[in-house]
Amino acid sequence: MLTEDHSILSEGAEYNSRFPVCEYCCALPLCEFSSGEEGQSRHDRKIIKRHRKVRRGEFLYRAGDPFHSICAICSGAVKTYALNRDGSVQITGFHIPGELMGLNAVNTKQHTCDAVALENTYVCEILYSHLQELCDESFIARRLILRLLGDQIAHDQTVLMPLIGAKSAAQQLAAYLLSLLQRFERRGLSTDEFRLSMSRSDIGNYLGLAKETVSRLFSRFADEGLITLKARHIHINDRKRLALMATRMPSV
Amino acid sequence: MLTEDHSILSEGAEYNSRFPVCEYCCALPLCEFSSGEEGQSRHDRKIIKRHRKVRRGEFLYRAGDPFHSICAICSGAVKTYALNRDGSVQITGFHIPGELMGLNAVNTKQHTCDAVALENTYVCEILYSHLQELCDESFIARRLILRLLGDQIAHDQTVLMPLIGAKSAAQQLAAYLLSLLQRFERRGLSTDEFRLSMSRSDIGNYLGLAKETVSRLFSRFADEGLITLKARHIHINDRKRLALMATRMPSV
DNA sequence: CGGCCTTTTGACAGGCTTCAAACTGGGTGG
DNA sequence: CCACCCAGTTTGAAGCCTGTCAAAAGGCCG
Repeated sequence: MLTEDHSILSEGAEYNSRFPVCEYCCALPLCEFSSGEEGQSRHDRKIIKRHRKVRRGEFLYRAGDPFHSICAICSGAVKTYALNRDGSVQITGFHIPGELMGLNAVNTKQHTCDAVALENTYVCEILYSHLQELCDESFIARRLILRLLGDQIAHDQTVLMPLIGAKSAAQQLAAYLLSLLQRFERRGLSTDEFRLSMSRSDIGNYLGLAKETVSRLFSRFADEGLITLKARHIHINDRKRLALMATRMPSV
Repeated sequence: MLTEDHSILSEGAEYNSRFPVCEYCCALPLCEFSSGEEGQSRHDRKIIKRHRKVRRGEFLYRAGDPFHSICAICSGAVKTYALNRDGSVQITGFHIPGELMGLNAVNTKQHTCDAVALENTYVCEILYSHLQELCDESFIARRLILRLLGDQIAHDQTVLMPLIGAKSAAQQLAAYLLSLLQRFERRGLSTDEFRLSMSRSDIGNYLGLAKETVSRLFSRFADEGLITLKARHIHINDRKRLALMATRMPSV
């Protein structure tokens, strides 16, 4: 499971030397902590394996794999999906830089879905068992991991809830775009625009819409001046109207 | 915020004396722990306020309230909802005995939604700050709370995901009923049947369907022999077919 | 530049929402 | 105890939205 080239990475301030998103990463406090920042003595445990490269189409992990670490995305994008009994795919989420993946497996000790890179992606792997042990030794580590888990619970709810109650396809897509935008902004990755790494098909599968409907809605949103699309790059022109659309029926 | 009648409740084995669901409650390990079971010395902190009664229609907490404790439901049922800007209601979840509520607020320190009892309900309140302090003192408490948070993350995902990707209303409602059934069974509350405490309206709001559609689907499911309805009591006759319906388009 | 996959756009059928009205069941007061 | 009442539920009819099928256009990579 674990490869041999785990770099210990207590290399001090290098933690944010390569990826701009590090500054806003969920795992930043852990990173700093295990790098011996903030007056802490250095821990020579392998907590974080840094900057593993995952090529477009490759798996971070697969359903059934033993869970050993949570992943923080440095750059790129990842989708997770599960297979239904009939073999059809159900996409369970998209994950962008600065976010954590795999926390839903901390108790089952087994991953419950496949995670595949939508583009060339770098991730940091945080060994959960060592993190747990650290909790026994350090007050700060305890508070960090409690906060991490609490944030994940809040994140899941805020991301998923707006999508469930949506009454029209437009409402759903608007909610989805806004949710993505907010997540990109929160991670310090540009305002008002971002790259749509996932295909129309993926979006449709995730939202329960036909890919054609997604495409049509993108065109309509663009016609109405809400967004500007260039290939897979999207610019949000009028987030207020988009927000209205996300909570109201378009015809009301 | 906290009322004065907090019972310390280190009253030993009384923890499961009143509600059958206690045996399968998420909070059972905490209950036992704070009752001094399993060879632990008793803790005279007020960790759990037991069996608070909340009448039908009353609030457990409201959006904006300071967060101080998580709630374990002993009996009854609770719905949570948020208000959109336009004043419309979005139901964010239903909660049944044995489940925890409020964990999504552990970091924000403020509740983000209203929680109202759908019927007369009893809850145990677990003071989060004291739980956190216990983590600093006890290895067992540490593992307990990590497991609690991990379970909540997994729970949120497994409950919400099947509902998002559903392509038809029937698929969505079937997924909803199965999800509820599994939750009731997991808590030791009967197999194959349970009480639908929430109205058709509530279900529709939650799933993004019109209440009429929900009602029609219930009738159709009953006609097809999938379920039997008596007022708000539902019996699942054919969970296999229901499960098929939850993952496949009905016409395929 | 060619091939392939993704995206876009069109037409049609079916499902869902809306509006409307009748019905049921649980709770209240006489 | 019973009639009443009201909220919640059921059922019907019509129109719009969205899924499906199909074909053309665009983008990406070799």
